[in-house]
Amino acid sequence: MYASLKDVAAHAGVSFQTVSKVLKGAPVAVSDATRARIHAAAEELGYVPNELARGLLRRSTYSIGIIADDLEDWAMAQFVVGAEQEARSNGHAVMIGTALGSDGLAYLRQLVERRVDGVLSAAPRLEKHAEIGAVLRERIPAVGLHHFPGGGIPVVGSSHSQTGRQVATHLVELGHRAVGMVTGPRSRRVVATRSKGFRAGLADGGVELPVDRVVETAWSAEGGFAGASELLDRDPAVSAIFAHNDLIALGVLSALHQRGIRVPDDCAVVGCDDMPFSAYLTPALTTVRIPMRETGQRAMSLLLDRIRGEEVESRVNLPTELIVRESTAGSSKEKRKKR
Amino acid sequence: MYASLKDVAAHAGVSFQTVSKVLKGAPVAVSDATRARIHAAAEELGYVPNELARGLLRRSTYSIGIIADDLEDWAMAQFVVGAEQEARSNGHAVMIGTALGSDGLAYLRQLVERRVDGVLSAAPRLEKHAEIGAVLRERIPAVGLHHFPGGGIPVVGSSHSQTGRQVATHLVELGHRAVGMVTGPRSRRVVATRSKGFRAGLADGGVELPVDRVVETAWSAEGGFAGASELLDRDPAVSAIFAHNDLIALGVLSALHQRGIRVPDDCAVVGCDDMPFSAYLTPALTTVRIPMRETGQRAMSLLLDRIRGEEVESRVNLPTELIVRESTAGSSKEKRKKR
DNA sequence: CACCACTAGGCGAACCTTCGCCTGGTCCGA
DNA sequence: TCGGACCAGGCGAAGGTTCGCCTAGTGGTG
Repeated sequence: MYASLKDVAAHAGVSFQTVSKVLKGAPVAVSDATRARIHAAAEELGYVPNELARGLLRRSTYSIGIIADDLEDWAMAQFVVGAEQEARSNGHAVMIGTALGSDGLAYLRQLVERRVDGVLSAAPRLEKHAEIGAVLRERIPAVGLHHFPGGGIPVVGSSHSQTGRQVATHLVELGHRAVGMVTGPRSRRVVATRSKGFRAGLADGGVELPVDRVVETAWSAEGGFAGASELLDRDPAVSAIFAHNDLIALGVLSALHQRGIRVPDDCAVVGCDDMPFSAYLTPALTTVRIPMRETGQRAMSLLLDRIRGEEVESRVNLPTELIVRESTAGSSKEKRKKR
Repeated sequence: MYASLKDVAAHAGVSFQTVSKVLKGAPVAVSDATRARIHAAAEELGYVPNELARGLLRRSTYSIGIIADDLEDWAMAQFVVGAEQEARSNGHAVMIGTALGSDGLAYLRQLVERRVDGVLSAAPRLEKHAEIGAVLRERIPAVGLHHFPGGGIPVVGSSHSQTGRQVATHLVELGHRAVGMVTGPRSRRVVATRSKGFRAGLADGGVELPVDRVVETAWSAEGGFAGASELLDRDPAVSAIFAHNDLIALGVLSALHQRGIRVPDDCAVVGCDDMPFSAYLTPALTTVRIPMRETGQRAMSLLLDRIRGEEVESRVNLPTELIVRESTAGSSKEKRKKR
């Protein structure tokens, strides 16, 4: 099917080693005529080098494995795109697999069998998976978007507690005191950290967050709707709700609307992630921008450094930014500010 | 770094060929004691077979390349996830790359160098790229989510004209006559086809769609906002707007709200794709569900069939489904129906 | 005329597997 | 005691590259 160096060599009447050298431009003494013949033969046969054979010899494949757990999540997709682009601009190919739970180990094994040079983990669902953590720590250079049990794997991301704090400070400044929160699944570390930061930020402003004003739900609009409904059943008087991402926030807005609670006049809402639609919700959503694309890029770049044997930081934090829009607009008189 | 068969063999005191046979469970006559020694040695050295060497010999890598052009687009991500899962449950690994425009050819070359068994294209941006089409047609088994110039590559997807028709029929039934449309980039084939179907469906109901009630924009909420604004400037009397996807529809809703036009009372809105937030917009969005995940799965399954040398259909169509929600609710009296 | 340097390539080995075929020893029966 | 059958593995080649080192021929120089 594919022409090999030997085929090209036979066509050009030289040895395949010579073809190899000529085609990759090595400094080898070959007459111009032969050189031309070789190139012509390669062209004619449609020769494409075989990276498998190269990799075998070189003992490095110039490829990176990415473990994702939910490409449908916009934030994750951003991360992956950033990482993939960084890898490819450095000549590395990328293998991506979605590891849903326990098959993560099987996928990881596949990556090792294919001898990827390194692994990037964008799968928070695996953050409790000790076995995967061990493999990544001991057998192969890795970088994560999240921690693994036992540590030892550099993490690139943003400070979730900082994020929580930013939101809390904003709400405190607006004078809110009856504050609620709709979180993602509590088993996720980001949820715990973000909550903690939020709580601490509120405390700094003298505001308390009782546990019954915190509801846990899934990372979805549906979850946000259900979560906010429950929160409002428990305490109809909340004047501000922090949703752990924009999709949840969207559901929260929907629940509030259904009950005739006006945003921001009766209740303010803050999301997280600054998803591409958030500026166009009604009302436009106040949120925290987390630079996921850049995070992916940095993570990959760190991983490539590690593969090259350089010393790298064990933790990189990228700053997040609070983006204030209508859903918390203090006076509710401000007009829509785009993005 | 990695232990090879030879290392294991040395450790167990047998030839590496014997190790190979034992470890992969080939029917070879080996005493139980030796067998145990080999397994122990493999375990101790952490032996993991080298797929590169296998692939070299086998002349097939059990891997598929996916060309994507926008993983941040939810629909594409769905497709990719479906495809990836199907591939992996068939023992194939997946390499994913984002080809933004002209580097598509470079990426494709990378895939060929790595000797992927086939290529799946989920990059509508490349649908005019004749060179890539030619490579995919002649050199390597491929399947696409979209056409390529010159054809010859099986396509799996949904009928876009059918989608347009479904929406048109719905609007006609509701009695709308002043209908507008906000489309994605006209250069995209899906846009042309969907528009054509929509126009035809309207015509069947005796409704015309003048060109000045069609606005072209980007696949984003921002685009939808701008597009709807322009549409309303041109003709404030439109009573229904078909947006080419839900993100655009979201922008359209925003623009309508800004002008104080009530939905659905004053103007109905229909989107497309049934994105996960659409049921929770205010009002909940009527849309067309396109089974992208299933499409990805079918596309991959078709590709795998092709790789096995089976004859496959050149076109697979998966049905779409109109999902009626509040944004077109006829009487506007109906209550929210979830999903 | 002998020696050297240079030109134009060739050779062998190594990377890790797989696979078909071969071999040396043991045991059994006639 | 000889021949055959079976047990327990070994051997060689192949797949496509790369890389260091080797060599046959030619022309020049002292």
